[in-house]
Amino acid sequence: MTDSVALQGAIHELARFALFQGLDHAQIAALCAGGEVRVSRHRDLLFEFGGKANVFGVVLGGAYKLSRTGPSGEDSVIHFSGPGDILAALVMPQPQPVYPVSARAMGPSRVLLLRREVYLRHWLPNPLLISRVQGLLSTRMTRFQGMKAMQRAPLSAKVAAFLLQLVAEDKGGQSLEIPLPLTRKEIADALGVTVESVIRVMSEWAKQGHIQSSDQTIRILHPQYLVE
Amino acid sequence: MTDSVALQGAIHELARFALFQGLDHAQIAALCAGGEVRVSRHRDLLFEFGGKANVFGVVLGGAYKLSRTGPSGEDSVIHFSGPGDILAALVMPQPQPVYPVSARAMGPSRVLLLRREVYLRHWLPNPLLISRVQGLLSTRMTRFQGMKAMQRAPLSAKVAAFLLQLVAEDKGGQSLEIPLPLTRKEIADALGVTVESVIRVMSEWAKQGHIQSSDQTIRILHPQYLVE
DNA sequence: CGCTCGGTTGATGCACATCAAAGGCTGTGG
DNA sequence: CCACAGCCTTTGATGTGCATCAACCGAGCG
Repeated sequence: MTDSVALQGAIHELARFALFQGLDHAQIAALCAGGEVRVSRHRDLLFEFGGKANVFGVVLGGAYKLSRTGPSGEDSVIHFSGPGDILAALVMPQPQPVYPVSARAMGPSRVLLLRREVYLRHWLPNPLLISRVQGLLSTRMTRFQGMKAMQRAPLSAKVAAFLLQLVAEDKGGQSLEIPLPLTRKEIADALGVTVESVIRVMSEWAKQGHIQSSDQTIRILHPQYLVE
Repeated sequence: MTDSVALQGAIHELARFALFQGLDHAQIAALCAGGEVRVSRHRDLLFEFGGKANVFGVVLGGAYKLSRTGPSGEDSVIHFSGPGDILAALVMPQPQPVYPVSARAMGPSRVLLLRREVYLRHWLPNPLLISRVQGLLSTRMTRFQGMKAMQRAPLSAKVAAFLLQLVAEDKGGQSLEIPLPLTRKEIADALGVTVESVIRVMSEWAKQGHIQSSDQTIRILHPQYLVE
């Protein structure tokens, strides 16, 4: 009996995620063999760019920020991973995998860490699961490409597109809320611009009542005209 | 006997790619069931962003440019796919897949097109093949992230990093050659900048003897100091 | 021979970076 | 309880890298 209580609980949580829909608890348990639940505090490092990738992860709660540090010191955010998202799965099949990004917790978070062999032995041979994994990667990649297509657009359009992307999953009626404790700096790092520029754009919108901030950001109007 | 002669030939070509290493011809033939070899001329459209994704592809020869058109008209290049690369595989598992980019031939090119069901029925259940597919996606994603990390760097560094990335697979000694018929405009679109800016940077290097162009680009010195 | 396409160069201007300074908030240790 | 150190946010002044606009040239091509 090596399974911890935390792992048992995690299996029940996993069953709620789209990733594991259609799999029964026995199957999920097999996919989590040897798993360990890691609890992170704000800004804790989960793994580091270039480090030997022995484990991959499934986010249980909170969020993790995936980033790389550029040549001029400051770092650029690649992706924000919330509950149900997978981390570092793509590099697992490689013979000597290293993490392609650094992962850091944003606020208190929890992640289920699984050994590389589990991916090779149990995840890869499961077509249903793999199609779900590729689905997650596909949306991540599509989002990436969407931002790249906006590179030439003015900054305000980039910020608008970025914020709308984050609330895209929540459909909701009028007032949308971003499910992450985002700072202006993180938005800036995600867009490859400076904090000051982001602040100038956003505080202008706040003045006009388009958005409202109080540790979270709530959108009030639908300035999708900004995207166009 | 529905297999065309072209398909039979394509199977032998595929066997050379890293994607299919370790698979025998019978297995490869099964993975290519119902495949069709498509021959493209320069700038021919293979598939279009947003179109219904019934087929995916494996590039046999030449190259294809994957791009999206931004909000302000002009388009941004996401990726260049050479021989052995796969196209649109990631979206195949989705219920109603659409192409996430447009694909256009760069010079005369050939691609093996396969139906979506073949991916679902034969590719997904093959762990070895899937791990190779994820490897290709992983390098594509890593390259993407590398460019994103350089967003804040000066233009010259971006161009240098981009060119070095393209020759990264060819190891070679001193003078490296880019295996694509790249125009300055395509470089500019890939970097999200204007043609003129790219030209100013590159013709400066040409003057200093760092590079040499004649429909292809050949690197002579190693300005990796530019990356730093 | 007119056409399009790729490359090149120069002049001008703007959007954003950079630098500087200050205030609020949180946690931490004396 | 206070002092201090980070972190986040904000605002203003100044500068600059690159976009934009406008030409021109050479080569391939029907």
